[in-house]
Amino acid sequence: MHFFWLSTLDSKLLTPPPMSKQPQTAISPTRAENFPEWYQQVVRAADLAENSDVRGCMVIKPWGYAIWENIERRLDAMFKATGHENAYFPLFIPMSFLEKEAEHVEGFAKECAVVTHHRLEPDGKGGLQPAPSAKLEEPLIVRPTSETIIGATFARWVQSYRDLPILINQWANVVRWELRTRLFLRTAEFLWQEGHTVHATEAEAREETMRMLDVYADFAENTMAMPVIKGEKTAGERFPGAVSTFSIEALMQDRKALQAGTSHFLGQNFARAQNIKFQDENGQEVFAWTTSWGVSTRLIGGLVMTHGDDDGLMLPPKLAPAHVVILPIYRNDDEKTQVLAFCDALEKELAAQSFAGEPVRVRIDKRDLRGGEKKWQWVKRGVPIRAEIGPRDVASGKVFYGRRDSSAKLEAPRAEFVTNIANTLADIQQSLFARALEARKAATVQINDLATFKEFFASKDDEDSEGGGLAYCHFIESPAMDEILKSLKVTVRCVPLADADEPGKCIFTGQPSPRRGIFAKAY
RNA sequence: CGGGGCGUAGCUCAGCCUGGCUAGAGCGCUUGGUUUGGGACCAAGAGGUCGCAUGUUCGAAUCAUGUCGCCCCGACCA
Repeated sequence: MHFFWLSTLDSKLLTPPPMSKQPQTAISPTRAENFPEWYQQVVRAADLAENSDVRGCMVIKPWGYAIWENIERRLDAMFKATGHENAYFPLFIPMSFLEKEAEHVEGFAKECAVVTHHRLEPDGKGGLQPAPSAKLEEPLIVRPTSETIIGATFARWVQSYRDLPILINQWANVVRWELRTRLFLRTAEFLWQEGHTVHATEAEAREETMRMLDVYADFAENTMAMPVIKGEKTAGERFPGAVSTFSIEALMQDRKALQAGTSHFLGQNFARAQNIKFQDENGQEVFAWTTSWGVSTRLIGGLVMTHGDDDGLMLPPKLAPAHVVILPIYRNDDEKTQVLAFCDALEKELAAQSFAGEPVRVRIDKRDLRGGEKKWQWVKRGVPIRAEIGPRDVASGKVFYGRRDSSAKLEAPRAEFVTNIANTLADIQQSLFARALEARKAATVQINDLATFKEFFASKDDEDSEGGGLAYCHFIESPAMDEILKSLKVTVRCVPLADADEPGKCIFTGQPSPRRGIFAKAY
């Protein structure tokens, strides 16, 4: 008996105190406390994705996938508007295809999944094994990117200059066998789009490369509300096999940079490797010029780290699966009938409005949950506007609502709320961008000497030092620079296109440098 | 592939050092009740071959050996 009491008491005493009933923030730890952990918690709390049974691969949950669908739909429209068509190419690529472009092999060989058999058989121990008799003549690799298989196809499609340009995009999954993975930011399998184009002239291909970079920047800033810097990658950071690589770079709230999209001018490298050639107007047989460009589900990670706060995700309205969530509040059946009638009508009125060229997306959450919990679920998921409708609002014909981008509680007559909805959403979209831009400005510096550079990046990210950020510096690529950067875990992000030439001296070697590059720690 | 850690309920973990009778907690879930402009409370309940294998022992979640898997830190990456 005594023994029982003791053990019961003990287990109670040793149990950690229950979570406080009203924590300050919906997500813990906060961004300031532990940013990487905060990121993981937001991805989970916002129902975006979870780890799967397959190492390094994620399950994208409905809310997260709905965001991806919105990204896909809007980007796809932009691709179509610039003359591209969608097609689909195989998941498997013959290994020999990868071998054709030397730099390309080197870049991807280390992280390829390889298919070697086409049949399983019992292993005699109750399990299965690849059947030795079913070994493939030539192994297939699971595409890490599709330049080679698409290039081989294009080689057949192109004979005359009249066949050009070819402007193709594919939405697909790719596999890169990454060792260290993080949901959305780096997973072994991810979803993306890859554009592949073929042109008759270098100028045209270069123009295409820049056009798509502009499309990405436009999308990032105007749809994702994520400010980006367009720039060219240095030789060291270039896509394997490309002549030049351009990217859009965003700065996250922890002051680390995220490459959010890339556009490559491939020159004639892949055309040569894959024999993409055509007869020009003069009857001459010449190699074509190609480009490729892509963005991935990584953008969702960027979204989280650009706009999220300590209460969870904060979605830019243009990508939010729901613009408005209506939360009915009632105590009894009488109120329920009235409130729900009001909510249903409100839903219809809102859905008849449009925002950014699409109908306003509304959900009513009728689940039988406590109001508080229900509200917080939607806060964490980042819905731009929550309308909380109770009997008082029904009686007064008003809508009580909260904006995710501010903690303000607002109230408006129903009709006004409805007619203003597009404006409110536009305002939220704008405020998210402005805030992110402000944060980037605050974290951006110009540095002209190595000592300051080292100090800037050596400072810890924790405490109040607010270490790191984006540094604009003069540089010339060199082994000396690489070594210093490596020791600081800093990378050259790009050489911004917007900046004018400004002669100076490389802060690493003192050599003359024509313009500045941006440096940052990166994802 | 180097260095460290962990596998116990759906989730987070306690118990293991010092083996012992019916293996625990919190959260979540189900049911009933009380609440209701707010992340509620009370009660009852479902849920575990303690990663797997072998060994030591009268007896293994606990000890030993092996094995598989996962996580963290390094070298590489959208």
